Amino acid sequence: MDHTALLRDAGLRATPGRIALLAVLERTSVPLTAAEIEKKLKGKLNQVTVYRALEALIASGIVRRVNLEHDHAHFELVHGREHHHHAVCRSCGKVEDIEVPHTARPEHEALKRATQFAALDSYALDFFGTCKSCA
Amino acid sequence: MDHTALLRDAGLRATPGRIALLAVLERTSVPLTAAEIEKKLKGKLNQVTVYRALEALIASGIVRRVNLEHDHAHFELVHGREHHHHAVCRSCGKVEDIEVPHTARPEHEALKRATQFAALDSYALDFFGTCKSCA
DNA sequence: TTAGCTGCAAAAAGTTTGCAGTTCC
DNA sequence: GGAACTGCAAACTTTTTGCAGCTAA
Repeated sequence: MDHTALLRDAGLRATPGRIALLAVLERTSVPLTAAEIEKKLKGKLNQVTVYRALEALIASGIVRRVNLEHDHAHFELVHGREHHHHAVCRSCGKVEDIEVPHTARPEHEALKRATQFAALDSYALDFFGTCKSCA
Repeated sequence: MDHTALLRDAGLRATPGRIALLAVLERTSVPLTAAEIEKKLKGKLNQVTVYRALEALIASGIVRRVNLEHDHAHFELVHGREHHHHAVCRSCGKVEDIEVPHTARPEHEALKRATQFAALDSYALDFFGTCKSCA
């Protein structure tokens, strides 16, 4: 599905700025900050509009907000429903996507132990350490 | 180990404010924000000093910074070396600590797949959903 | 046409820094 | 006594909001 159709199916307008934003996220495999996205858009969308576009895309389930123990949020495309995780360098902040096979969905086990929760439908599993450049 | 000894062993001064801060974290099982900590300290330490104390405690491995897909960091005591996880309500932000048994430490498997990383020594596994009050 | 999108300016929220004074050891 | 800690004020960064103009459908 191309970006125009993706936006329209979500009830959003397929503006040049949003199409470019999706292209940026698709081109970059790791999660980006709002500032990084704006920079890569090179004036096609200002930072305020980037935030508003991301908000709309998150509400539509197209984009996911990721928190990686930094001071600012990162954003990535939700590719299908498949889960992927991140390795984060504590020294330089570099992020690498990793696939970790799961034998079982951990939400079910977690929900059994969370006495105050009615439902748990997603989880984040991120790893922290030192990248080869910083080692 | 009491809080005074804990601080001194880390090469930090055992001031009344820091002892009170550790007591607050110990009394509350879930991670707190800097603002929540300051409020519970009721004037014993102002917010700037709370940040600086947390910074020192994190550097000493006594406190851990936790990111829960909110706009601000949360802080919790590192109790022993045991890993615990969080269930986070997307609606009201409530956090519950949960224990999820692990058959294996996932860092090893993750490091094998992270081609650009020299070491991964910790991970965060947090769950998101709806709490019973918000359901 | 018109609801949705955009940019500018400004504000809000969270966190950090500079500096002068105080306190722990 | 001296390094560590603290508070105040101010700066800084990230994110949000108000409003007026623009544009996709």
